[in-house]
Amino acid sequence: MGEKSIQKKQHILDTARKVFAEKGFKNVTMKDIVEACEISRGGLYLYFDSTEQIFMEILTMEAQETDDLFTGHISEEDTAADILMLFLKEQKRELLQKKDSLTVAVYEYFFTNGSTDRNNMLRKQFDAGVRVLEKLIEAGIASGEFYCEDPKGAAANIMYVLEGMKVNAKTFGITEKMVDEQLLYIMQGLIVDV
Amino acid sequence: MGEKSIQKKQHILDTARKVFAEKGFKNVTMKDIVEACEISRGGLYLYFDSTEQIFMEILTMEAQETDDLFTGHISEEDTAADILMLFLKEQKRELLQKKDSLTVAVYEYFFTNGSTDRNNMLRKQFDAGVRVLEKLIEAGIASGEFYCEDPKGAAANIMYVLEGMKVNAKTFGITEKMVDEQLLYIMQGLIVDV
Amino acid sequence: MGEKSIQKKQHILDTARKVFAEKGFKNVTMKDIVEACEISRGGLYLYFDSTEQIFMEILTMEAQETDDLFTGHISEEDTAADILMLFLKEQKRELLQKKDSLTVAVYEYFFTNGSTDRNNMLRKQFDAGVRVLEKLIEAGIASGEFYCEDPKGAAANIMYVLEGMKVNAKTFGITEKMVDEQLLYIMQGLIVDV
Amino acid sequence: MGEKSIQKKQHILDTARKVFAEKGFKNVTMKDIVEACEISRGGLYLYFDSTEQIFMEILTMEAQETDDLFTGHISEEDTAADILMLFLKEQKRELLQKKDSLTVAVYEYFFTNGSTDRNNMLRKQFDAGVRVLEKLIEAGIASGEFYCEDPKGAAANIMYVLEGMKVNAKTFGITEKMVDEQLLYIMQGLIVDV
DNA sequence: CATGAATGAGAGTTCATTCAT
DNA sequence: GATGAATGAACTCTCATTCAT
Repeated sequence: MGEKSIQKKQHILDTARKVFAEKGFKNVTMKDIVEACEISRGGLYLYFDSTEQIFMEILTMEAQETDDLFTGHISEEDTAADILMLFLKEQKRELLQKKDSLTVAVYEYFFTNGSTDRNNMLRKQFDAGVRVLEKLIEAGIASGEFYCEDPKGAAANIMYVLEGMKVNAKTFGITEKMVDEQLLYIMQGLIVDV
Repeated sequence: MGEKSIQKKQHILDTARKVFAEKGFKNVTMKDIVEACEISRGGLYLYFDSTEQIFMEILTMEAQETDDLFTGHISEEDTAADILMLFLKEQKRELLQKKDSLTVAVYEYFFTNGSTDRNNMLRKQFDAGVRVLEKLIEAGIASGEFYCEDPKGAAANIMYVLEGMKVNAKTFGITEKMVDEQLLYIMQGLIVDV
Repeated sequence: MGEKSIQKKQHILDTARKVFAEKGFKNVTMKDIVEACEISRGGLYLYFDSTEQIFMEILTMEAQETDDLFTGHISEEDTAADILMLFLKEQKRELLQKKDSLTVAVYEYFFTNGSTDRNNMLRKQFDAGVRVLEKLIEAGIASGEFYCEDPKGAAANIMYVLEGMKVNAKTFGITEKMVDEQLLYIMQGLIVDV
Repeated sequence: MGEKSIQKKQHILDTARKVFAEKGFKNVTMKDIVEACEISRGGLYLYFDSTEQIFMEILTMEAQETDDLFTGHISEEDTAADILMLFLKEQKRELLQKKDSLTVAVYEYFFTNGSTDRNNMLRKQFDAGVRVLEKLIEAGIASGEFYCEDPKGAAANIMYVLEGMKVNAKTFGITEKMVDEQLLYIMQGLIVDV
């Protein structure tokens, strides 16, 4: 596959991403993607065999970018509380974002295609989130910022709440106020003397 | 609609419920339901126009039953902690239940058909859950069982966590151990002197 | 399946038979049959799943009719030579028939789908032909009409020749003269004092 | 066309021959040949326009080789019976050969593309076979080896039988025993005092 | 000459929906 | 009311063929 083909493949993935973001996973057909990409019916099949395959490649791309994000914006001087706030703020942004979100598509995909083994991409991301938060909370405890008797439980609690808010956002909508209130509740549970 | 028709309609709803529990919402066709019910293709259309309509009627039935459950098993002598434990136990049971669960179908349905208005059934149930838990926590505080500075936040926290665990259970599986750990974390956050 | 459906199924089989006779097996698509039958695309699938299935049902019908033919026109007074002549005449008629012959379709089908087991329909027909001819030749020997040291070999020889002429007829054509000459050769090899 | 091109064309023909031997004629697509030859899609079209054309060129090659075979292995001292045996043995070998045989492809091709005119390659080969056998039988009669009242009929009989066995072999299988029995029957019909 | 990406026609198949009985 | 045959739209997928490079 030449340079041009790689670009075209990327173009398909980028365009398909928008389609999945708009319509979820189940409602997307190869035809939808063909039309969105403005390529020929057969052309798409040169690169991908199914919506599943396209979607998995998109998710792989996303995962890469997410990893980058996770480790990205943290400066050395930030305190644990700062970092946690940053993290929650980012999650809030994603949560309330209406457009360009793959959330629904991801859920639809994994409802049907998910497995319970360790390689499940969602599980990996969830577990990674818990680990990072646990470390962060422990760091906050060490620095005297946080008080918490069960850092792992607290970390998991945050991740479950985020997941719960995410799915609520997509099924019946969630207001910024509701998110803020819950995030505040979480922070207050951790921070000493607030 | 005669007595016989009502029975037939009920039979369709009961059978369709199994189909939705097994296949989710998006994967179910009118044909699937016709075949499961062993009625004629045209016959189904006498009662329902679409899978959406059938599903909504099933949900309405369920909601009625859920309401009964919520207010059901509580005895006057139970303490707030007892009732909370009971509630969480019931939620845990539903969470880990593999068969006969409409969870996936419900999510799939509301991803596409959900609205953000107040009439959204999921929102109603969520809000009702928060309210009940809030009352319960306040009762526990009054009785000296619980300590909590933000009963509403705590109530919402529990509901979000349950939602998060529910969706995780359906996308990558969740173990009983994970559920127990988080429920314990929640209880310990509330109960005085544990 | 009601009376009407059976008629429709029969109509499809009859029409499809013409299509196979005209185009062979491999060149026939479900679409061809749909168009020949003047039914809807989906309509055909109510009765049949594939051209293979349709073709097999046609062959089963034919086999039934062929069996009837085989045992049909023989009168008690006919001599062995008469019967053999009758049989060869019938075969000749079929051989030279251009229209309405499934020969090509049958060959094409069995080239790909034929198995070597005993249930192969062609094998059954061939073996049955050999058996009948063998009996006939033995009867002719007993009545003094025929002379033959190896009735089974002679019977097989006739069947192979017929098969050979059949395939030649379909690949490069065969003239009536050529058929007559070979049938005469065969008869002369059997008949005493001709 | 340069030396290199001729080699490439030959490579295509050789490879395509294997494909046709394996899959018959109708089941072979230009894509199949491209993939088997490991050349580019466009590359194939530089040399050939269709599977028909490729197949015809393969057949032309084969015909040349067959002619060579026919006149090849005969030594001056062989008797007519020896030569006939040799010929039948060779035919038997081809008959029972499972791999590398174009038989099915040839039949499939000529069912659709065959004409009844004198230039039909199969007819030429058949007629040539009859002529050679006729000469051979006459030579055998002259040498006192054979007895036969109708050499031409006998020759045609042999060719038809071979054709019949060939097609049977491909549609429902034929055993070596069956071939041997029929070839013995044929020889015994010719040879004096056996 | 050679490549292989791209096109688009066409076959297979499934289902929501209708309608005569 | 009830049936189930029939329709036709929509989707999947495959290839012959072309063409810019």
